[in-house]
Amino acid sequence: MATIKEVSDLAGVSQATVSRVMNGNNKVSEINRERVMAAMDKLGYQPNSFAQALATNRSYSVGIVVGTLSGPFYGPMMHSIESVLRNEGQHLIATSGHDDLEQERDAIRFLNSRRVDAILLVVQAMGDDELIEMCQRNPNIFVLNRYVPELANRCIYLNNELGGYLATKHLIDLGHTKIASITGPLVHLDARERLQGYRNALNEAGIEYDAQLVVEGLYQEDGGNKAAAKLFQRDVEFTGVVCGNDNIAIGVYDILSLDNESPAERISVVGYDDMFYSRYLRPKMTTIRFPIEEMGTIAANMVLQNLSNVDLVKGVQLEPQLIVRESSAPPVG
Amino acid sequence: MATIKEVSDLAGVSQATVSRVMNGNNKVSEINRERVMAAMDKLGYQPNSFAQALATNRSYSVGIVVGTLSGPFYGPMMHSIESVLRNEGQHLIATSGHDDLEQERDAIRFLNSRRVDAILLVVQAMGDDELIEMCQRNPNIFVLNRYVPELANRCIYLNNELGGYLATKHLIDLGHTKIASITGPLVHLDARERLQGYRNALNEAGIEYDAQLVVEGLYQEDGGNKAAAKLFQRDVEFTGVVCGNDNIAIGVYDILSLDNESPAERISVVGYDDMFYSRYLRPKMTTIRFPIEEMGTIAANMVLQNLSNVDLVKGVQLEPQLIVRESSAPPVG
DNA sequence: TATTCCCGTGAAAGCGCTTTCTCTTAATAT
DNA sequence: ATATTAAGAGAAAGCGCTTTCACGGGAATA
Repeated sequence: MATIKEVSDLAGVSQATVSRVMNGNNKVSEINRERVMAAMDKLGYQPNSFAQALATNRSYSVGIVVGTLSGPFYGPMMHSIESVLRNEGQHLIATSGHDDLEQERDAIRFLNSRRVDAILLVVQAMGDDELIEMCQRNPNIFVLNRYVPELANRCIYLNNELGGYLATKHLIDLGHTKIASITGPLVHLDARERLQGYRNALNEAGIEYDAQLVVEGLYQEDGGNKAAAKLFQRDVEFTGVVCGNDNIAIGVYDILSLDNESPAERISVVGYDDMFYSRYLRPKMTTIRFPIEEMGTIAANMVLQNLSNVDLVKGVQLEPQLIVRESSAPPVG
Repeated sequence: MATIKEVSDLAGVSQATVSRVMNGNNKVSEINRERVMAAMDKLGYQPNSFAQALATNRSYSVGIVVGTLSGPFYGPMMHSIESVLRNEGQHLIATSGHDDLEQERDAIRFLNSRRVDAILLVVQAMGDDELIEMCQRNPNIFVLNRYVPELANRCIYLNNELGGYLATKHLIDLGHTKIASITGPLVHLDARERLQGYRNALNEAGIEYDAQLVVEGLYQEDGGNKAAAKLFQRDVEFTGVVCGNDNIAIGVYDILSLDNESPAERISVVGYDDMFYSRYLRPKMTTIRFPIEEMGTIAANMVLQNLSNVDLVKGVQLEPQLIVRESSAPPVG
């Protein structure tokens, strides 16, 4: 790979001049600028970004730690982040923490040694305290999809309680009174918040909360299946289920299909997140829309803003939205 | 951020010694090693990887250009690649080309300026010639999910023809004789190959190829819907459809559902790729499994092998596999 | 014509590492 | 005891850029 020296030699100017044309510095004569451009072109010159970063102490890249690089949740998020960063000449370095504390730390360490200009954290395993300490040391860390009071202005998160409320309220409005809830793991704040929303809606409607109707499940894969099975094995009646996420709702779909039943017939189900595949399901799933792309966009813009020294960034709370499709209906009888 | 100098000062040794303990060089006395470690710890030292890269001319990172960071196809692939690289102390820098030639070039340029140790290309827009030229200049480029004869030993690809054959053969074995095919865009080699597989199976069974039964669609989103609609509007009979990918198959699901029909009742449908959500569909989709994760793993290992100078890497062709689920059944009547 | 100013330019230092080369000291062989 | 070797450590150069500073020469001002 050609270096700046080769370019400057070929163009018959100093390295400083080459550097100036690269960086759009206007204190270069037209004639020299052209010579340099020609030389660059001829050599297929690509500046070495390591050298640049070392000299400027800026890497023009931001790092992100997500749970996994695959999956319907993080993908769209990274996608929207990358889009806006790219537009501003920044780049995204993606690493995954696999929801494991050690791996999350490891990823952060890596990004630090990469001297990224900012870090976006979408982590589960790491505790609040560690997060707080980190953010205090480094003003360019942002926390996505999680709310830590002490870090209020570095958090971009969803109003999960509202979502839980909307889902439950929807069923209540349809006429349901016996409504079950399959939550995500309650160690996660968002799961607790969603559950709280469920309780709020119940409360508002004067329906008593019944612990028998609540079961805790996992967000992933067949975690939904198992939890749904557990609910159905309990000897309680219900005509609607609000789920901690779409996967869990799919678990309910599955259980129902075992009896050749379909959601919305005897039992209505409401998901949460509106993953892109929810609309491929039959019946199409009623769910709570999580504006993931928007979260990504906002995060990226926040990073950008923060970098340009406008140190006025503030945390953002996003609003979920009820999407009514076909898996919910008035109760029969 | 602390520098090596601060560490060496604090430890009372030279920078060279600090560097040595960092890199596991054994020519350091135990006592000094401990001093250095302690100093590093105390300062929370993280080596600046730019400086390291500049000095060693190695970045310990590999770049990948995919179509999009989101979506069910690239996600799992990147995931598996990252996993194996991570294990070897390498890291993944992910960029997306959005299936647009300029953006693909741009991404590659970026990765080059980042001096990644290797580049993984999963590109659609770029032509073979450009690819070939690139690979000739840079021995550390690999091409995924695409076969270019001139680049045979740098390609990791699927035997698409076999997949098309298997899908079609499956329907034939079930007793179908009137089998339609909705292909992906035929500008793509893989779509052509899959179609060829379809023809081979037909041919083998002595069924005549009928152009009326073949329609070209798009891989994305509702591309499947439109193509399916077109097929159904033609005045031809068929009892089975093999699709260019799962999305297209979903399009068929949709069309059928408009008439309150379900796949496998009157018309069997076979997908291609086995995206993770295919099993969330009802009826569960019969499809061709594309070993995406495996492709990622192999690619990553190939990169690693190539970097350790074992210049014996060879291209790999992966085999697809028929997954029979519920969307295919013997023809009625 | 003499003085000031500004613009374009190059020399050189510095960014934070690695690595070669040299030197010192201790261990081993004679 | 001396001669040889090996091990551990530091000085310094170099990686490819950016940026400060100083300089020279024409344009502008007096």
